[in-house]
Amino acid sequence: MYQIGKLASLTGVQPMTIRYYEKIGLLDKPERQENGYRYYGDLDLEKLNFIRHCREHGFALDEIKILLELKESPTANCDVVDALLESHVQKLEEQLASLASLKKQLVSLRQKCRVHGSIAHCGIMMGLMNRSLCPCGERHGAPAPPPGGESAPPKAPSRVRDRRKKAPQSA
Amino acid sequence: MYQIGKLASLTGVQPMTIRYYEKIGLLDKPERQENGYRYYGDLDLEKLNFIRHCREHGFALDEIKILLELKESPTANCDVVDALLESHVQKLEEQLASLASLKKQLVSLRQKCRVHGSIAHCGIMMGLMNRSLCPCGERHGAPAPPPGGESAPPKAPSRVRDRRKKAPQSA
DNA sequence: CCTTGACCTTAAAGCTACTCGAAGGTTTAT
DNA sequence: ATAAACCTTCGAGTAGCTTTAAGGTCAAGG
Repeated sequence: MYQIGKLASLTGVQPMTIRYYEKIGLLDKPERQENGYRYYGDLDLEKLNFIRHCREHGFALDEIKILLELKESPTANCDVVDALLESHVQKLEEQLASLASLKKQLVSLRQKCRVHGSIAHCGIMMGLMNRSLCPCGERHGAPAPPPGGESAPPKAPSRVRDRRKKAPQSA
Repeated sequence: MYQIGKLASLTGVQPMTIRYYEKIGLLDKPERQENGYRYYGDLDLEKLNFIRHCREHGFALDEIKILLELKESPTANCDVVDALLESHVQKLEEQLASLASLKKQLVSLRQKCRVHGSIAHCGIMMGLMNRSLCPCGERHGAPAPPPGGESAPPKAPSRVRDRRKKAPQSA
């Protein structure tokens, strides 16, 4: 039987995140000690580990919810699981392709600034200003498209910053 | 001189997004017509295009803010720009590696379920339960992942609503 | 006994980069 | 006259946490 900090150190999931999972209904509400502290058992440990592994494999929380429900009904057919995985692999492939192309562009853009001088003459800035390297075809600044069909250019692969830094649990 | 909708169609950036950029101070507040409508000029067009190209190259909004400031002082040295790009390429490489490894794991996980039967015997579920395929080394129960560079699992794109756009990936 | 520090509690706000909705004003076309 | 297509504002929602604020509990040390 563990307190939240212990569970955290056993799974590598921060206490805050554990509470968050409880809040959104991914983890059951645990028993409480007299002082109000959460009190976990081995089943919780197992479940949290499952969740963690799923996250590590890139599943979204609502997908994990489904997986957890499936896990509770072991007689069900596992086609669903397989389908979930397949669609995941596909998404990953798309992401990989998109990132690879982005990287290619950036590297090529970087080549443009081999002489380090003023911004005014920096090839990189030039590249960012006009659409020479733009991945979206090349009809920028074209007159608005005919009324009916709206042309939506592909959006940028947005990058999210990764501002997590420490894992402060005690041993 | 354009209204917001015109600017939007010229740049491929939605009016809502333009207003958002204004709100966070990325774009200057434009003049207003008598009726209160925003009124843009060619400088705004150029700036918004710059922003758009930057986003397409994966820069975050606060980085773009920096780039825009640099753009205003053309005599500055462009080393900063180059450094920004370099760190970007590096991040991309990390993301690529992490995604590739993730994909490998998923594919391997999928192999485990060649016989489609009950969840109870599904190799995928097994794989998710114990850490056989876990990408994080195998010291679970050890004090959480290292602070520095770790691979945050990519979030699955929300499939709630789908408005043609590349799914933002995170790392 | 008192304090320090490590633990635990809660609710609420913040992060990114938008996106949507409500509730309304204006302009143009029929 | 009325509808369609623009425009306005503000606030809230998205994912998956993280941070903050404000405090309660508990064991050890002085």
